[in-house]
Amino acid sequence: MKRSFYDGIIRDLKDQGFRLTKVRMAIIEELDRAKKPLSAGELIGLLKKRGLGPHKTSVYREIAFMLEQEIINRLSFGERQDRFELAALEHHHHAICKVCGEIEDIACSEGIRQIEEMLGKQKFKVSGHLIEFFGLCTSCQQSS
Amino acid sequence: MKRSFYDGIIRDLKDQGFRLTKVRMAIIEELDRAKKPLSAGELIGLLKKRGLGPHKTSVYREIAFMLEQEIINRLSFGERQDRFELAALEHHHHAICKVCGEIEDIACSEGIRQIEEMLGKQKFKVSGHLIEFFGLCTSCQQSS
DNA sequence: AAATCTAATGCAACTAAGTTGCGATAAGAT
DNA sequence: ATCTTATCGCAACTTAGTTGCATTAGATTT
Repeated sequence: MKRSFYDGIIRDLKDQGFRLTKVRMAIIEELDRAKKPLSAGELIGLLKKRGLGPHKTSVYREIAFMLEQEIINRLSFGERQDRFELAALEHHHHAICKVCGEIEDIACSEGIRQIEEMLGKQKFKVSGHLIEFFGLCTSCQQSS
Repeated sequence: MKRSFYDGIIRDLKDQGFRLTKVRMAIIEELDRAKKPLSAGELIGLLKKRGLGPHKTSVYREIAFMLEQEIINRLSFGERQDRFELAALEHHHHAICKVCGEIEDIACSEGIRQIEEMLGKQKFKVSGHLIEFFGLCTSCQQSS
């Protein structure tokens, strides 16, 4: 619990009368350490490894709370489960290796903004997008 | 059952010894008529309306079969359910209205190909992508 | 340090989407 | 008409997530 952006989150929570529970802090830490979006199931596993053993209900409720507080964002990679990452990160997309699951961040580019502009001209008001690339990362290309 | 691309599908199925059941044909028709990706649940509803009342297991198995035969493609809009559309359509993306659910097709553009090329240079071999835009369609903008 | 307030938790039971095994049915070739 | 086997229906199961309710525990107040 040392990183700078934690401070802002903690202050906001305290100001609104929310509590700094072990699980709440641990989820933020794990999402930060993972450096990739985690599913609820993965989070439950990581928390268990730490000795915290929250009930899955609590984890799902904590996720819902953090979404509401805009501490995290919900993503979908077309799996049946949702994934979550810290909202403090700059807006970006992902390149997901279909073999090892490695996830690389990709900046949101000019090309995507162009498409949205084009949609705007067609009178569709874009408020969000879901953009993920799938394929083979460098190391999985070599080993196959 | 009049459209041209149906013929190719039917021929391919017969050639491989698969059968042209009512449900199989009806699913293709409904996906064609809908002009937008349908979920398994929606398909079951539409089939029921037609008087066919296949068990959900059969519908899921038919979907799995059609995916294997590459008659349909699986898509995800970040819902908990999958959606399916006819593979005969040209590769494209979607603009989904968050209010009325209206789905508009969008051609896959140069901007996206540029991103993939950039990833290629970074040694990530792209084999697919998931690209959907969310927002408000023309008529829902007016009524709000 | 104890009392207090209520945010957060645990549990059981439930839902929705999809899957599996298996015996019964029916498409369509002979 | 018969036969082969693709397809179907049912029951039971799985996975991801949700809800109601009684209990516990942060953090503030006394």
